[in-house]
Amino acid sequence: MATPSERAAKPATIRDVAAAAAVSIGTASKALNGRGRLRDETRDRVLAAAERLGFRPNPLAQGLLAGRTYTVGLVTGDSYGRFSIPVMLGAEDALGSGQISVFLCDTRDDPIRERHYVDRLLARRVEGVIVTGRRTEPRPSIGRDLPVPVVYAMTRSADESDISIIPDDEGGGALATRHLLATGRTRIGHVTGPERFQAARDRARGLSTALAQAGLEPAGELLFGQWSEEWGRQAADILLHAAPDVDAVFCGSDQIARGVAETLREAGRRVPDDVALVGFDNWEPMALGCRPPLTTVDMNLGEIGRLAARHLLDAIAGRPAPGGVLTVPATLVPRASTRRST
Amino acid sequence: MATPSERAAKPATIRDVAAAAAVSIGTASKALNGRGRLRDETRDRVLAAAERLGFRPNPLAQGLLAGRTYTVGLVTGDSYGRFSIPVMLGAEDALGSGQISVFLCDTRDDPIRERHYVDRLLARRVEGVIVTGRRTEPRPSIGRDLPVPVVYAMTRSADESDISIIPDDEGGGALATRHLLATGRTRIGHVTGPERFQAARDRARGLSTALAQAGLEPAGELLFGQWSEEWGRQAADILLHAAPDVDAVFCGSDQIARGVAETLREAGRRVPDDVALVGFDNWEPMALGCRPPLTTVDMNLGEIGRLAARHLLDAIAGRPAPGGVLTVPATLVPRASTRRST
DNA sequence: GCGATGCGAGAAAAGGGTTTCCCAACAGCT
DNA sequence: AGCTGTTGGGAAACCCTTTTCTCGCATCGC
Repeated sequence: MATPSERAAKPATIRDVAAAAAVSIGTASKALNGRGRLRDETRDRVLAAAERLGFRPNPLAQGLLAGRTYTVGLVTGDSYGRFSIPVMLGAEDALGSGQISVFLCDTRDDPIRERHYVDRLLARRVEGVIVTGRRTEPRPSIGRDLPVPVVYAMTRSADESDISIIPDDEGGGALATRHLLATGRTRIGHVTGPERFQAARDRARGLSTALAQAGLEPAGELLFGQWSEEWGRQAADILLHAAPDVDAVFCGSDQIARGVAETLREAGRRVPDDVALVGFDNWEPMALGCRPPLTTVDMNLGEIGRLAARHLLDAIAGRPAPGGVLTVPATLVPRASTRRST
Repeated sequence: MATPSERAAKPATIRDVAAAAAVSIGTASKALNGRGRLRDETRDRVLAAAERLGFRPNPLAQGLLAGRTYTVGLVTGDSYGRFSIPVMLGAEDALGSGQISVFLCDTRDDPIRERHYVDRLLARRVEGVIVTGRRTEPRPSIGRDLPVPVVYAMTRSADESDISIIPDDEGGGALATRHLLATGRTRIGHVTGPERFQAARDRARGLSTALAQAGLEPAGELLFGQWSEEWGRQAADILLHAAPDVDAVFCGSDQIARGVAETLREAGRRVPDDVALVGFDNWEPMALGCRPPLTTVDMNLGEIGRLAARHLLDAIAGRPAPGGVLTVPATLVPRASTRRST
C-alpha cells in the first residue's frame, strides 16, 4: 500500500536538477528558460539532467514570483447544464489553448454559495471570472468592484457596466422566420415560453419584425406559455382553432416544437407538407428524435463561451472592453420539418 | 470605470497586516492561525487589522510551503455532457466542501488532448485526478504510475488496478423488472441499445435474472439496436408482431422508451393500461415530455461523482482503496407509464 | 604588459506565508 | 536577592523559482 509519500515521490525541484548538473540553481534556471548567456555545454548538461529527473517547474512558485496564477474561475448555476455546458466547454477551449486553467464552481443557483465560491476563487488569486447561467435573464452582478475582470456568458448582469455575452435571440427569430418565408410559407404561428422571459420576447420580436418586412402578420396570437412539450401540445390545439389555415409554426424551443409536432400529426396535418415547423436550441436528442427531424435555430453556445473567454483574456491583458451586452449570431440548422414539399 | 491597474490593487499580504497591527510577520501568522501563545489583545489587534485590510492568505504561498495545492483535476471527454455533467457536479460538490478546488479539462475524447491535459494537471501539482466519460465502457487507463491517485467515474479503466465507479446497470434492470412484476405484468419485452455496450448487456441481464426468479421469460427476443428514439419506434413494431400479448416493455434508455411509446400509441395500445413502460436514465426532459410521463431508472449520477470524490480524497489522505469496479445502486422513479390500471 | 571588454556562472533577493527556535521580561518561590 | 519557570513575541529558515547583480577569468586591442 503506497503511502502518499511513497507515491508522491516528491517531484524533482530545480535544486535537484542543479545538483545533478553540478551548477548553481540560478544557472539551472537560466538554462531551462533560455535566459542569460551560458556555454552550450552547460546548457545541455542542465537540460539533460532535467530530462532525466522529469523536472517540471512548480507553477505555484512561478506564480508566486510573477504575481500571476494563469487560472480563471468558471461559475455556473446551471445544475442541469444543458445550456451552460457547451458554453463552459467553449470557454475552457479558448482559455486552455492560452495555457490558462479553469476552476469549476457550481453554485446551484444559490446566491450564498455563489458568494462563497467567488470568495474562494479570489483567495486563489484567479485572474478573472466567467459567470454562466441557464437563462439569459438579467441577474444580479456578482460585484462591481472585484479585483479581477468578470464576463457573463449565456446570462446577463443587471449592471450595465458589466460585460455580458448572450445569443442573438431576436436575430435567431428573424432567421427562422425568413427561412419559413423562403420555403413559401405565409401563415406563420408562434408558440413559445413565458412572456416574462426576455429570450421569449426577443425571439417573438424577431418573428414579428421579419414578417412585417414581408408585409405579413403572425397567424393567430403569439402564444406565450411554458417551455415544455405539454405546452406545445396545448398551444398547437389553440392555434389550429384560431388559425386553421396556418402553414408554419415557429417554436421558442425544440421541446415546444415536439409537442406541436405531435398535436399536428394527431390532427392529421402533415409536417412539413401541410405545416412547416422550426424549433429553437438545436438540442440534438430532441430535434433529431422528432418526427420528422426538426429544423431549428442553433445559438452557437460554444462560440458564446469562446467569445467570453477572449474578452476575459483581453481584460486580463489590460485591454478591457467597454461594458454592455454582446450578442452572438444564431445559425439555422435545416432538417426535414421545413423541407419544401415540391 | 476602474482601469486595470486600479482594479488590481494588490491584495493585502501578511506583511501589511503585521505592519498595521505593529507586530512581526511571524506573530501575525500565529494570530491568524491560532498557533503559538499570544496575548488576547495582540491576537485581536492582528485579526482586526486583517479584517480591515481584507487579508486572505495567498494559497500559492501556503501550498508552496506545505507541498500541497488543494486542487484536483477533472478530466472529461463528454462534450455533450448529458451523463458526465451530473457526475462532475457531484464530484465538485464533495470536493468543494473539503476546500479542494477543481480544474476542469475537456478532452473531446481525443487521446492526444487527454495526454496533454493530464501533463498540464500534473505540472500544476494537482493532488488527484477524476476521469469521467459519456459511456461506462472500459477505456484505456490514463497511466498506471502517475504520481497522484486517479479515480474513474461513469467510465471504466481497462486496467483492473484502477478504481472505477459506475452505475449498477444490472441492478437497475432488475429494479425495473421487479417494479413491473409488482404491478402485475408478466409478459415483459426489452428494447435496448447496441449489444456491444456492456451497459446494454448488464441491463438486459438484470431483466433476465429478475424474470427467472419469478419463473418467467422475456416476451419476444431481447431487442438490441441503437440508443435512439427511431430504434424504439422500429423495435416496438417488431415486438408487437413477435409477442402481441406483451403487457410491458423495459427500455434501455428514455429515448428508446419514447419511441416505443409512440409506436404503441399508434398501434392502439394504451400506456399504461395495455402496456406498461419503463425507461432508463431519468433524463427529465425526455421522461416528463413523454406521454404519459415515463417511469424510469435513475443512475444517481451525482452520487457516482460524490463517491468518486470521496475515494479520491481518501487516496490523497493516504488511505487508498483497492482497485476495481464499484457500482452505485440505481433508483426507480415511478411515473404514470406504469401506473396500475385499476 | 596593461587596461578594457565580454563571457560564463554563482550569490542573493524577492515573492507570501508557516514554523521552529530563541530570547527578553516578568512572576513566583525560597 | 537570586533562581526557576512561564509567557509573549521576534528572528530566521524554509518552500521553489526567477532575476538581477556581481565577480573571476580569459581574451582582445593598444
